[in-house]
Amino acid sequence: MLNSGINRISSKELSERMGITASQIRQDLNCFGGFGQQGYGYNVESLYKEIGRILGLDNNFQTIIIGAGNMGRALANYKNFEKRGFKLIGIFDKDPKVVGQKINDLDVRHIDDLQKFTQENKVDIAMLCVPHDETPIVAEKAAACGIKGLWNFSPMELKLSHSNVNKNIVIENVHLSDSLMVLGYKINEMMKANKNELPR
Amino acid sequence: MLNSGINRISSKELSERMGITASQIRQDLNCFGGFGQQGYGYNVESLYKEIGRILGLDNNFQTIIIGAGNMGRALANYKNFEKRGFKLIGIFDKDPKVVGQKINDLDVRHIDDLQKFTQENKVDIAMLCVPHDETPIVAEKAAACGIKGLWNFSPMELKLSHSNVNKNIVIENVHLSDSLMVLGYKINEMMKANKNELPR
DNA sequence: TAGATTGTTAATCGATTAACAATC
DNA sequence: TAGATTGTTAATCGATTAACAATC
Repeated sequence: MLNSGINRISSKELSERMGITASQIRQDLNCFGGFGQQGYGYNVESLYKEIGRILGLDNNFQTIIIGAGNMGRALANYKNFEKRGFKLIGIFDKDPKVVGQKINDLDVRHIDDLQKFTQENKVDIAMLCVPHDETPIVAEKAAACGIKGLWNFSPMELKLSHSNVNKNIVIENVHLSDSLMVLGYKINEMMKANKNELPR
Repeated sequence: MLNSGINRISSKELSERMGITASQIRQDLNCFGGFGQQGYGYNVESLYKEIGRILGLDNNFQTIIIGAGNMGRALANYKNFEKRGFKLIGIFDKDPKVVGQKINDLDVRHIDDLQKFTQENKVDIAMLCVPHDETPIVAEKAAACGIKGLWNFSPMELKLSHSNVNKNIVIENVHLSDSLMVLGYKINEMMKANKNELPR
């Protein structure tokens, strides 16, 4: 809306765009503050800023990627993250053939240099893109370095060992398989509703 | 559990592993059928099969990837999908430098060959890994070819044009930025709770 | 001032949890 | 038969929606 030059919106209009009720928009926003104005609605720019503040996007989180395979590279090239306040400052891998390569102006470092790197640089978030079976070990390492958030891409619910549970660390799991299975389920439901089986 | 040789589990044990109540497990499963047995619990193998059936994993969905960039390649190398009943049978791109390359035993085809390909092969799902601005066009193309599900990786809520809305097609959006912002939010909350600001 | 739209309270709805009879 | 645990009904809780006074 900002880009389209819309500078004012009511909860009613927003509800139509978002497919939820106006009540819910007002109710939810009011959990964080009174961002609107009676008789006017919401100012798009200020609402945008407030939501950014709620999400903490003004924190400028410093992030690293661990695992420079295809997924790691894909994330490194995602332009959107920086726009949202997540700055990529390092990429790590254990493969000597990959270490030293340049990805997006960043040298791939050896995973053994992680501790030194985190001592010299503030690292908030590690994006874990290593193979399935290496994830728990790498996660423990990252936790030991004082990283505050782990973004896990391996198809497992990542949990930390007891010694690290008390450390202040947040884990967000991205379960791609789950999402794909949901798609499969919905396709099924659709086919059933249409009474034509999957033609197989 | 299957792999660990556990062949029987009660809703209580499951609830402890999953961090939800036993009531909810029984309630939810019973939406789909009575898979347990009084006094015994659930047979792990049969429960696994039943859940697979609910999700439609026995459908063996045929999938293609559109966009052979880093994300497309990452997905092509994900071993887990096949295990869950999603078979990758084609990869498409529009870049002549990429078309013809081999990824995981599959030749990258030109996007212009999509229609012909879908006529000759049953394609259920297209994974969309093309840049942001190309996604809507590619999605329309895929929809026109009779593909039943779109798995969208670009950072936008994908919607189809009116002509395709009535076509039977399901869209599942993977919003990686959203997930990352949730992680950022949680880190924030944690820091606030600990009363130490993000040290920046 | 009149109209619009918020913030907020009250009513409704749905989802989670608790309880227990049925039954393996 | 006794013990365990389900399937299912009833009670509770929380989230969504509706309504409206406050106010820009």
